Amino acid sequence: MTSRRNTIQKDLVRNTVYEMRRHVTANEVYEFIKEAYPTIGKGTVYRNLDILVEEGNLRKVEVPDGPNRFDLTLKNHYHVRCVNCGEISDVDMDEILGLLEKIHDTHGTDFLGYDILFKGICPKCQKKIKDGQIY
Amino acid sequence: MTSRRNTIQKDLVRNTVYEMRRHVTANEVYEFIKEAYPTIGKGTVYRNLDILVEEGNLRKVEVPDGPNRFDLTLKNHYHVRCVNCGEISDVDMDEILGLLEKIHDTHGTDFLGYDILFKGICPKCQKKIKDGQIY
DNA sequence: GTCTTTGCAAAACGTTTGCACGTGG
DNA sequence: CCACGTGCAAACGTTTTGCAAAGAC
Repeated sequence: MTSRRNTIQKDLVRNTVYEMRRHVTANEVYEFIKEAYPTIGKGTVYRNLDILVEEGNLRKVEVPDGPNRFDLTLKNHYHVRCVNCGEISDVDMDEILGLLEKIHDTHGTDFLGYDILFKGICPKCQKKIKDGQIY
Repeated sequence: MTSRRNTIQKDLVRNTVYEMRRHVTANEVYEFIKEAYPTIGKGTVYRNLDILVEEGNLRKVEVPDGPNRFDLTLKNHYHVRCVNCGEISDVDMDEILGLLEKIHDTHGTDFLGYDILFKGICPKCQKKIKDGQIY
C-alpha cells in the first residue's frame, strides 16, 4: 500500500454517508452523488467506501442476502434488519462483554471478534401488515 | 402454498447435505449431485434447499459477502467464519439467553431473533500464515 | 388429468476488475 | 512528471426467474 491521495470523489463519498445519517448502501451513495456530480462512476464509489472503511472513517455493516451498508458510528454496536423491507437500524443495547470467553473449545480456531445481527419487523412494515398491504 | 410433492431431486438434495456433514454451499450440493445425476439443474437445487429450510429439515446459514451455507443441526447454535478462506464451522458454546431483554428501547421494532457470526482464522489458514504462504 | 416440479438458459443483483485517461502532490 | 485515482464497461459469483416439458398423485 502506497500513499493515498485526496480527491473530490472521496470527499463526496464521505460527506454523503455523513449527510444521509443512516445505514446507506453503496448504490444509494452512488445515486445521491450522481445528482450533483453526474459523471461519477459506480466503481469509484465502491472503491472509496472500502478505502474509508480501511482508514477507519466508516464502518461496513455486512448484510447477508442484501447489499452491504455503511455508517458513521464508530463505537461498537449491533444492528437489526427488518425481515420484510431489509432496512438496517442500530440496536439500543449495551455491548456484550466476555462473549469469546464463553466458548468451550475453539478447536484450534483463532477467534477475532463477532457480529450480532438481530431480525425484526420495523414499525413501517408492522403498519403495512396491519393494513393488509402485505402478507 | 399448496401441497408439496416428493421428488427424486428433493431427496438427493436432502441426502447430500446429510452425507456431506458440513456447512455446504448450494453450489457444492449441485456439483456433488451432478456426479451421480448429471442432468440436475442448479435452479432445482436452490429451490429444494429453500423448501427444505421452510419445512424445517435444514438450516440456512446466511453469510455476508459469500455464498449461503446449509446444515443439518437443528438446535440453535452459532457459527464462525474464517476471515481468510471463508469456511464456516460451529462454535462450541452455550446459547446466550435473554439477549432480547437487554434491549433498552426497541424504537417500535418487533424483535424476532438474532444471529451471531464469529470471525476467526481456522487452523489450516493459521498454518498457511506461519508457513508464509499467505500475507 | 391436473397441477407441481424440473431442466435449461437467461436475467437479476451486488460487487469487482481491466484499462485508457485524467489528476494530485 | 508519474504514480494513483477515475470513469466506463465488461466480467464476476451467487441466486432467481420464465417457460416448455416431464412427472407426481
